Amino acid sequence: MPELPEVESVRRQLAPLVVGRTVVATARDPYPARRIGDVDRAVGGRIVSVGRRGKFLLLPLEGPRPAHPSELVIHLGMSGILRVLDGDDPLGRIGMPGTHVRVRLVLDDGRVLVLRDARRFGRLTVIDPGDHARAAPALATLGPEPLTDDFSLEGFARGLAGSRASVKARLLDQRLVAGVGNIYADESLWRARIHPDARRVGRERAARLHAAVREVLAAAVEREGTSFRDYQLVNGQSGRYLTELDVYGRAGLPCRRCGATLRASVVAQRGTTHCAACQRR
DNA sequence: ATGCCACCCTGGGAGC
DNA sequence: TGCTCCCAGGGTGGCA
Repeated sequence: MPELPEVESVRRQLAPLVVGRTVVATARDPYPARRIGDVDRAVGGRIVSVGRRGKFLLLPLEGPRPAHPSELVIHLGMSGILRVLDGDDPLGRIGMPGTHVRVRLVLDDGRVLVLRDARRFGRLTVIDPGDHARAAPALATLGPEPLTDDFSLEGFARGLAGSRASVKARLLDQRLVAGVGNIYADESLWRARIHPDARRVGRERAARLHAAVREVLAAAVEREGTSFRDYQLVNGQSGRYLTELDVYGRAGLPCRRCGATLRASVVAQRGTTHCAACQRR
């Protein structure tokens, strides 16, 4: 499940492979327009850079026509994988089954940027630069980047105090902070010793959680993300944060801090693992 | 406006 | 072995 660390790791590998390249052709599966749209508009566009906001990849394009820039927006959903393959292997047989390939962008160096997405939760579209609401409503209302100075304790604490939803729901809501998904929400709450279903988070706990989110995400970026199921890097390798996880996927195992048995539950409609002994409401 | 929940989609694991 | 059932989850839209 690609969250900020996974998407950032993909971004870092993708950039040197595609920046400066021009899209010369596209191919796509039949797909609901709300998930994959306007792919052909990328043809003739030159990729200027590979950026990221939250879990979204943003690739500004110069062109396709002079003075008509555009922007390629990609969300990996649950199972999205990006690869850059040699042109003589357009179906992606090398290191990746040809099945579930949804979109191909043929580049001017003969290689092909491929989006594979078994569960079809991903998105890929081309828009006017900055017209983010058109790509995805969530992209237009995204909160601050947690690993930058934009993510202030003041704003975070105020946002938590002004809501009666569970703290986990607030972490997953991309408007308070961008890029946190189910894995890193659970990890951050464990580190901050806060119960996922806590509904009143005061200043002191907000400060702990603010720091925990940053520490967990930074450590996961360092390990190039968590490969729990589908996620893999552009080079086909796995992220190495899996063995660092303290709670996600460890229900029934002992808490690494206090030894109590970690509990599975459902919070904010998501599978949740926490330590009932050291995470307080 | 806010919070909650069904829905989308399919591979894979559990259970029989 | 082979079948069916159910779960995983980010974002969206509809509801109270």
